[in-house]
Amino acid sequence: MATIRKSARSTNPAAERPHPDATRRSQRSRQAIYDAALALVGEVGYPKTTIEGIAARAGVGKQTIYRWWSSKAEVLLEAFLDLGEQAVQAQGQEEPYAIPDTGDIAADLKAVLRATVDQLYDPKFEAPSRALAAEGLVNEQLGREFVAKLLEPSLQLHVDRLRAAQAAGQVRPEIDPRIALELFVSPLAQRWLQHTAPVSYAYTDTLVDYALHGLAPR
Amino acid sequence: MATIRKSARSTNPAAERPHPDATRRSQRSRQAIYDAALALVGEVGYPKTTIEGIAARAGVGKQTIYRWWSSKAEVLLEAFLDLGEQAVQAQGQEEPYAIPDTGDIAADLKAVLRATVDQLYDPKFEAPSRALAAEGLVNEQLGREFVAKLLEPSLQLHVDRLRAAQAAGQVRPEIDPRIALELFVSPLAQRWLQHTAPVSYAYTDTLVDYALHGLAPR
Amino acid sequence: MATIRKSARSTNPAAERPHPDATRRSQRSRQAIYDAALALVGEVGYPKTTIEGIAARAGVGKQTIYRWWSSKAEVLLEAFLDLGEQAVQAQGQEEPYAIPDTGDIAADLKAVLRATVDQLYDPKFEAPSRALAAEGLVNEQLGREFVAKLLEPSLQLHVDRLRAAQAAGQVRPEIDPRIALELFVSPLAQRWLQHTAPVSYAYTDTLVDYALHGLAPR
Amino acid sequence: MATIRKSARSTNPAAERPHPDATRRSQRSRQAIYDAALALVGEVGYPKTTIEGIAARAGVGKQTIYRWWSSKAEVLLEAFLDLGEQAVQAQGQEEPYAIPDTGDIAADLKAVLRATVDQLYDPKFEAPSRALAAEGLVNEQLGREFVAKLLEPSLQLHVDRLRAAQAAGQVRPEIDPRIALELFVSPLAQRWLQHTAPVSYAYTDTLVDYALHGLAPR
DNA sequence: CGATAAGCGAGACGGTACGTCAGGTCTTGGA
DNA sequence: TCCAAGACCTGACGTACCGTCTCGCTTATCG
Repeated sequence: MATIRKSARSTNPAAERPHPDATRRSQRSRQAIYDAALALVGEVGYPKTTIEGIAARAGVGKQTIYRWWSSKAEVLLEAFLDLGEQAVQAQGQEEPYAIPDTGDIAADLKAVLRATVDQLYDPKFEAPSRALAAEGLVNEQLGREFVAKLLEPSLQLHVDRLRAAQAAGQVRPEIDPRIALELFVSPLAQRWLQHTAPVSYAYTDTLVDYALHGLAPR
Repeated sequence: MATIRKSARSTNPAAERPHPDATRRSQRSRQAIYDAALALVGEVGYPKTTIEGIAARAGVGKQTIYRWWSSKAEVLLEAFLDLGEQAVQAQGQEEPYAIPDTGDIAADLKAVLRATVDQLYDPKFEAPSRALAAEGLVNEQLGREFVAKLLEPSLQLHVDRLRAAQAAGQVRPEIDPRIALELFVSPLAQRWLQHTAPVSYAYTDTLVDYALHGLAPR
Repeated sequence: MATIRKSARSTNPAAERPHPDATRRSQRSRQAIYDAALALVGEVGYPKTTIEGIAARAGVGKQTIYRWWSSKAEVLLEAFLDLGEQAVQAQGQEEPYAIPDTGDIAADLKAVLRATVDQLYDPKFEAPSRALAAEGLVNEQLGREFVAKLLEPSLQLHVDRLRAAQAAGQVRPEIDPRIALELFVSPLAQRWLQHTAPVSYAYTDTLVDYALHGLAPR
Repeated sequence: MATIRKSARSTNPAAERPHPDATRRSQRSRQAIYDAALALVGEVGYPKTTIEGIAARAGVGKQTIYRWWSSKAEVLLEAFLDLGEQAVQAQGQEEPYAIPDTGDIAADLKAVLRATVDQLYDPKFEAPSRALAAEGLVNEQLGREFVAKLLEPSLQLHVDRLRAAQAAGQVRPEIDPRIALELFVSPLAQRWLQHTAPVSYAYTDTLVDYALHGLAPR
């Protein structure tokens, strides 16, 4: 969640959408649409962001949007993915993000969760990701895309780190890492998404401690 | 989460919305609106449910909706709360739900989570609660109402049960129950909401075990 | 053609178009739409007159136009009929137009044709009637309405006058007046509509003379 | 009107439209465009005939149309002229049409008008000529072209025949043939164009009789 | 007990955005 | 260099709902 990766998507050049000829596609327009979509979601919120508004702001015909995407949610999803890619490239980061492995699983997870918190409240990211999450709840197709392209890569890193911890004897070997990671990731996600309670570093640290050592007395 | 209660709301007779005279309110219309709203959300989905559609289906003027509610989300929220109340009354349940206390915290939590799973996939409840959750992500005011009226009461029961477990020495005394419950509630919620993975009894049982005993070797 | 009458249409109060409730209709909007339509056709021409433009100029929602008319041609037709009615009322003319009967059929027809010429080149009338005529050629349904509501009443007056002339022995009794009137009306109409040649009083006088006395030597 | 001639147009090889090099023009495309335009006007009507539709049907790029014509009306006008030429050539008719001169002006005119009626209701000709006439009413530039290229040549033949009749003493010498011909041509044109009344041989015969001998008693 | 004022059903209204169609311009790649 | 193909910006289409507003019509106190 704290991590956005180059993500599988970007390298199948043609025909993600069936009909038009992608080789003739205007990169200028595409980028302008991404920028406009992200800006509008940030400024007026997702529900008041309209395709017409995006087109106008991007200086683009509506048809150019409809040609390549089928809904504002799809536009925003791709815009957000693109934003992630650009953020990665801007840092000159050749390695895709990974969770550090200092040998101390508790410390590493706490560090990652703190970074995740920072990202969740980064104004550039908050509005779009909240909007996409919301849309995904109700629109299953988009929800799956959202999960696969945005969440999954990041979750996989947690799985990897937990497996390493198992190898190092810091996590019990019979634990399923896919489930384990949810103990600390999901609570954070829910608090942030649903405003159920404030999110602080102390909170995420506590989550990691509880998850590692359990609620029951030892 | 598995529980829906009478919930604070129902007994302040006048002026939830400022203007009209609630004593003259037509209960026939109110109920018809609730029914129509829930039916439409179930049949065509939340985004295609419209105020006009609800009014038409309920045989009601649009103004009658706008007089008492300010958005389709509010209508649906109240309709859903009403649905919960009616479900409770139908069972002749005078006591509000509570989590059983057999003395075995693990068993009790597993039972409650299994009941929660059943409710989440009950067709009457799924569409509206998913819709309300989605709307709540993006509309903070509604989100808070949603949390306070629907989630909070149920979460409080978990808190109570965890405190009892602490008194019984089954949960460490320094644990914060508000955070603790998230270890198993949030993962379930997220899997369900975001379709990230299937939800089974085995899964919720595992969550309880992991949460109680931790990931680290003991 | 020189004459616009109260015309049968205006006095069936309800349901010319099936669906909406005509009693609730906004007369303010209706008049604003008529004004806007006529103004736009005069200013930018019929093809560049759009429903959207009419709505904007009239300060009216598009739906208010689509509720009551099915095309811009219909709007313009009714607007034009209304214009005619108002022109008649403005003159305080209680009698519907009629062709004068001085006893001299030649003089009377020449007078009427001169008046017709004046009207054809009246800027308020020219653009809309030309546009409606054009639309009527290609859209048969509208064409029939146009003929029935605008042309027919005026043509009937010519028929009446010709019958009077037959009674007075100025026109041969076996002549069919419906056909006879076309000898001078149609040439005028065609010159005007198709810009085939200029139209002058001398021309219309000549038409009447040729029609009355024939081309062949007597 | 009953006659379509080789007409001035066809033999100025270059630069009717300024820009492109007409010598390199693809005759295949040109013919395909004509065919498509006429077919579409016949099948779906003039208003629903679009440049895109013509291009698609002709298997031609839109630019190929815009390169050589400035509007669908122009395309159709040329297509229609071409159709006339081809019809003439198909009959192996080296002489341009002329009105017969049997010495009996009444009979000759009646014959020509009957032929005109036949042509007006020929399905190949009706839709395009009606469409062009309509467009000409509103678009003065095109209207003049339409008149000059299509109507004028045919009208001139009537003028010639009337002059011959004058020489033969069958038409009064002081009659202006340009005006005279309108007495029978315009009524026919108007009935056909505006669907004001059915057109039959009996009707056109009557027109000729009325025009020649006048309405007044002799 | 009759007046009067509220809620109500209906739905017209001024708007905004939808998703589509076509116009006319421009670019690309193949002949 | 012309042409087919079609992406692009533009602008209008006709539709769906929004939230507001008026209409009569119950209906239920209160003067």
